[in-house]
Amino acid sequence: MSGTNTDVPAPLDTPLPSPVPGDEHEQCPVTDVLRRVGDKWTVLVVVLLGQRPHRFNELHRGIEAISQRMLTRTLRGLEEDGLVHREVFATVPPSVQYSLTPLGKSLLKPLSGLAEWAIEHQSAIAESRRVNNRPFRRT
Amino acid sequence: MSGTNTDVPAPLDTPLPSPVPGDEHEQCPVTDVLRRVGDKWTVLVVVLLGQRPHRFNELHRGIEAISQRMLTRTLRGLEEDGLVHREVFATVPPSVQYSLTPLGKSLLKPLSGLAEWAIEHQSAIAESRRVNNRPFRRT
DNA sequence: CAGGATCCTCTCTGATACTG
DNA sequence: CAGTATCAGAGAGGATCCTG
Repeated sequence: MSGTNTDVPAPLDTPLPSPVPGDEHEQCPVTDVLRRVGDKWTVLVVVLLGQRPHRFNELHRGIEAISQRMLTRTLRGLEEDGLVHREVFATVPPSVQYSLTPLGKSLLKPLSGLAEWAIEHQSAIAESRRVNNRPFRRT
Repeated sequence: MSGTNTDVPAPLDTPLPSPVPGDEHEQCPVTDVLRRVGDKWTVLVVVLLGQRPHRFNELHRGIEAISQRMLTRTLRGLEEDGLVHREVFATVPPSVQYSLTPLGKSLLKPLSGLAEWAIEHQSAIAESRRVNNRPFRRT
């Protein structure tokens, strides 16, 4: 930890290769996670499943604007990464329950850190956008 | 994600409206931040600028695979949100220095939380993907 | 040096219709 | 109920050329 900042984050403090090779960036697990949670619906689905398990249409009704297709894709992606568990009950009609795995639950903590930051600084960001979106300034 | 609420210690613990309205999801600051840092280059640029200020071509050379266009767009986006400061020196040839604002530096901490999680669980995720990507299972 | 302007491709997302 | 299949639009990202 060097510099004027008190707490420089540990993983981001490790020196990067210079230049950063293209494939190293592609394979970086941090890049990878960010691209997953950076999509439109993943975090919301994770948060809802963090409260309790949900069935498919329960999630569909619970997220007003999501399309059936995107809900399916989001859940499949999370399932493939081992963050969500999918359990099929052979009832009639069939029912499928989605829940967070322990791995998925563990993601809630760092996610909440980012959420806190976003909420804390949202007004500063909004103000900055407002100021910068003034092409007609007379200096 | 009701980020508009005032005192929220653990944002992800607060109950969500059910159903979550479409526009509330769009305006959610958490969604907003995630979509910014979820793009291809933003985090890497933030981390590099977190080490020290950089000039434009210095960043360009420092990130092997980035195109000039995307570097510009990434920096503009960060600048608009007030995370990056852009300073022009009227030399010949001109030089432009990019650096993190205090707001930008404050993002490094929650980002590092997510980075730690990603690094810690990357093998579990990779293994899960490996297992799930077997379309030809005979049970 | 630090971009802007164009053009092009590919992915993400949504809408709609159909099914075991 | 819990999806799959197909089509279409919007935007991200890249390549190339040009300029103050």
